[in-house]
Amino acid sequence: MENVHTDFNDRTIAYKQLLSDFKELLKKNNLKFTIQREVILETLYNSDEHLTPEALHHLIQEKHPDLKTGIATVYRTLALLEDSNVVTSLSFGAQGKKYELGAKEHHDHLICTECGKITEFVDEEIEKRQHAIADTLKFQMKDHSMQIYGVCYECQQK
Amino acid sequence: MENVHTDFNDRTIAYKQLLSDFKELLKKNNLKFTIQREVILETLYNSDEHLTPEALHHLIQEKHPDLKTGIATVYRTLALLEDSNVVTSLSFGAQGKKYELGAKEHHDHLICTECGKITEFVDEEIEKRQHAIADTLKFQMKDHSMQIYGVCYECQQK
DNA sequence: GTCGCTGCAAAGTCTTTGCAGAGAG
DNA sequence: CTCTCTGCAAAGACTTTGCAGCGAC
Repeated sequence: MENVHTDFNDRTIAYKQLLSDFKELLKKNNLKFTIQREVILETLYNSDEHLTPEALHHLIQEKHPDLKTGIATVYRTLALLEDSNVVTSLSFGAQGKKYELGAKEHHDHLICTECGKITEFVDEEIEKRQHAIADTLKFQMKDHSMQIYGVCYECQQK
Repeated sequence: MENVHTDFNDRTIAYKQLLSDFKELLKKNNLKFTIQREVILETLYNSDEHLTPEALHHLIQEKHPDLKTGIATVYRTLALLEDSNVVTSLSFGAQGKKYELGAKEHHDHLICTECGKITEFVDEEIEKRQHAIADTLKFQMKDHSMQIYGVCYECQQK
């Protein structure tokens, strides 16, 4: 494992870093740091899911009912974050676009088509092969996503 | 005896097979085999691209101007084909869903985030690892999809 | 104070649906 | 003949945009 951080408090430290990077990014582009933008970043960070704009908006309304954050702001902020490569959007086949923070450790997904459960995994061998393939095809790799669809152990029992 | 095909004339044979499978599928579900459905399947088969519903509709209108195929029929047929696992859809970047025939040999995708071009590849090693991972996690693998995002060679030149 | 930002609602896009006539089985 | 399909247009769903007031700097 090449993870040299302590697990303890890792999450908070990473968030502070992320937040300050974000502030700097805003400053560089003459953009303003607003509560809404912070809440959106924070909510993305605290979610282990890949969120649709709508789901994200809903989460924010639940946690911050005082802030009447509009869906339009969520869209606008997500577009901003995506342009800045802070988040990436992916699709899980079915429908719609889902967003996740790009800063988190990379992982792939096993998706149960019965119960919808998502299990994450990382495989070094696959990561290596992906880089090798991208190199061969002279492709400058930025990110990747992989999903394995099937039936999880629990659902097989049924 | 599965997958014992010759390479010779494989493409045509495969299309005939695909077509007859499709007819059987329709029959099983009390659905009708119409010109529109055939043309859509054929166009998908003959395209090396991943097509958006709109692009597919456009192609069909060009090749079969006599048949005034409506966009609604394209959507309806694509939904049918996707439900039946004849085609799979892929979403990427900015906006839109693209479809491709699932019956072709399995492959993964390199997606250029600049120009949207999709390049296909197959890697045995990755396929093997995926099966190994699914086995380890007692996951009954049905399908998978993998996308590598980045910048293609042409776009890097700019 | 100056601009950029926000919420709202209206306007766009893309996709789906209702319907009456056309066509496959 | 029956019942599904189709094209058309209208309706929906999801995103983006215009605007006037608000708020970060």
